[in-house]
Amino acid sequence: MSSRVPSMADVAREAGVSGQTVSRVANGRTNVDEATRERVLDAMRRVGYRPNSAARALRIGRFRTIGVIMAAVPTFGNSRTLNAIAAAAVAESFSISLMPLTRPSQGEVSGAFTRLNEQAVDGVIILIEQHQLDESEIQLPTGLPVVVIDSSARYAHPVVDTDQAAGAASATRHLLDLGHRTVWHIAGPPQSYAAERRRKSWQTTLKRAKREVPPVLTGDWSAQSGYEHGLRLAGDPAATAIFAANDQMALGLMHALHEKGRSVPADVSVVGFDDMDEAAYFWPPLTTVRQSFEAVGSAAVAALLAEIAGEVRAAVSVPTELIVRSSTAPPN
Amino acid sequence: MSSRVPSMADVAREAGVSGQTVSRVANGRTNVDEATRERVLDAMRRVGYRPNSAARALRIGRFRTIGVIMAAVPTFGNSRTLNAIAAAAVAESFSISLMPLTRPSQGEVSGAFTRLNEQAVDGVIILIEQHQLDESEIQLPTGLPVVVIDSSARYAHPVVDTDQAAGAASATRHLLDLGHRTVWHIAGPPQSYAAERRRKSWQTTLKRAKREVPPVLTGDWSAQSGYEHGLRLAGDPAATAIFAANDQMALGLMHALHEKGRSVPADVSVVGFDDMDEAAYFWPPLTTVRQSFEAVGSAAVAALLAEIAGEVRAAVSVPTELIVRSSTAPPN
DNA sequence: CCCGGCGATGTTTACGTCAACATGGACCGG
DNA sequence: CCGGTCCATGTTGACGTAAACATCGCCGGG
Repeated sequence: MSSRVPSMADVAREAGVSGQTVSRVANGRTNVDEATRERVLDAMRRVGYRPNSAARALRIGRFRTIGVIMAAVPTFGNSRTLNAIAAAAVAESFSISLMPLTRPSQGEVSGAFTRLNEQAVDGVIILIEQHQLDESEIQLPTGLPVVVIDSSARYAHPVVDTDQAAGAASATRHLLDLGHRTVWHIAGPPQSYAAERRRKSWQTTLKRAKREVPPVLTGDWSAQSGYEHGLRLAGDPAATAIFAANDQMALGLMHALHEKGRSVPADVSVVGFDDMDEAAYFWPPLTTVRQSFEAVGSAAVAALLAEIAGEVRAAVSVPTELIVRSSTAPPN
Repeated sequence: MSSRVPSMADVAREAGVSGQTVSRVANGRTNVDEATRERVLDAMRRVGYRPNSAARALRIGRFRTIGVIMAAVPTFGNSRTLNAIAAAAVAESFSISLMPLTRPSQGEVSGAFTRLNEQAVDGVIILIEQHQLDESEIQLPTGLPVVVIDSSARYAHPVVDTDQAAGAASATRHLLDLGHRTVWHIAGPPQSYAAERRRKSWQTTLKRAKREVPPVLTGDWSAQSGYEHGLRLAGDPAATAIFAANDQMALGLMHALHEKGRSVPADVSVVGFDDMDEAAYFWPPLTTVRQSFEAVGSAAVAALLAEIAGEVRAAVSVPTELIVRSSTAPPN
């Protein structure tokens, strides 16, 4: 038993044809006689042939692979987006190469860099909160197609993202429509462009409605940070409506309110953002802004493939939907 | 400006050396004169050289890439495990190629198959609940190193997993030690080997303690399923201690208990499994079994790399830790 | 009956890299 | 001062594939 993996030449010998004919069969070309094709396919099965993707990539000059640069800590949303990207890529028979960002501060070549410094992907989707990156730190090879999700717009690349502004506005307006005088906001971390846009949209919505804008409370997406702000807000009877920039912070917030004896939604209304699977089972079920990570992921892949093909695409903005459950009510 | 990407030959011409010397520099060989090395590195920078990983893979016969076969729906645990795998792989300068399983029932070549049918990875980590797979459906190429996480042990591959049995036993014993007469169990789906092992261990622990074993309630990991079983359990005053096979089901369960006016932990004690980030912020904070997805991921990579290198490794079992919070108390 | 054209198949070559072998000069011990 | 050794560097070829071009036989129109 030879230790070498079988190549086209082995199949060709087995089937009694030339290597080129094997190649044609492997690539589904039409100009092959049906009987010959069968013979070749049969030979492939017999010798256990699997095409060598490295040789193919070398010959063609394309890798049929897209890289995804991700932060090392998987947030709920990023996981789902990654999955959508993977599904969309597979549908186009592209592979996904994961490029986790290791220590961002580690000036050394590390993480995503290692792979970006070699030809191995046809394009890259950046799925990190851009502000996390020192501009000098991520040096993308020129000419490499790139699509950015959740962008700071610092880079001149196509951007695909949820319509953060519309989502935050719908949450804020929902609370105002219920009769609350104003809406407090627990924002995401300042490095996040998504957090920034939600915060600005909340602010704008309040100003348009001529309401007072309470001071911004800044969290870090974690339930922990929502909890901490909640402990303070519980002491302020004026805070009757709170919009948390994601569901996890809303969870921590509600936890603090319960602890302090403030009832949700009787005393305080809470709205989240994301609509994670668990949100409907929080206590009480959370009113939140649903965003479609699936749509973002597949739009990003579509935009990247278009860019690889040399086309130009406009930025994509994916709509949100307000899901009203039981954590919001008119003030008493 | 030529549209071709620069190759070693271009660098060699620029630096006035042979291609082989460029190769030596690129691979960090020591037997190159320091002055020459500098000259080559400089030339690389000038022409914007990036090694072609396809050509290298073709020449070497290895891809420095490991494939991860994952279910399309990202569960909380899988996401974290994937991330740990990616981090560990990058540390060994291996790439991760994601192979999402599309429709499992789709007899057609699809999803992971497409890529498994070509040489593109040096090994594979299977990160799906094995029972989901019809055995005939996943046909791994012979000779391809494989490591299985959460295995049904149907396949003869090294297995890396959390010590499910010990974790479930510690949860069950904790509840018995508090003074509960017996412990109810909301199990994961029957296709999951992890769920099966937790259920069996719960059963064994009860039998050893000579307690009555209540009928098993079977969920599907979702908060929804925990909620549904919770609605029924709330009506049974004998059910004072419940062990849910994951945190999400525990969340749904507690939600149902609240709705039915049963207090946690005064009336009913609840234990989960996983210790997801949010668990400490549930209401009440959830007592649960923490498992280290990070340890599982890095152990899987280590085992796979060993297998690729031709070594043999024993199965790895990663320990768990019981985290006691406020959802458990002695019966009243 | 011949020739043009077309479809099936074969032959040659190049993609970028690196192992193996070759070369040639410097240095060292006897 | 000579043979041997070692180190830096160069030359050749092969990895598996598919594009480009070549060949061959058949069919139909004039």
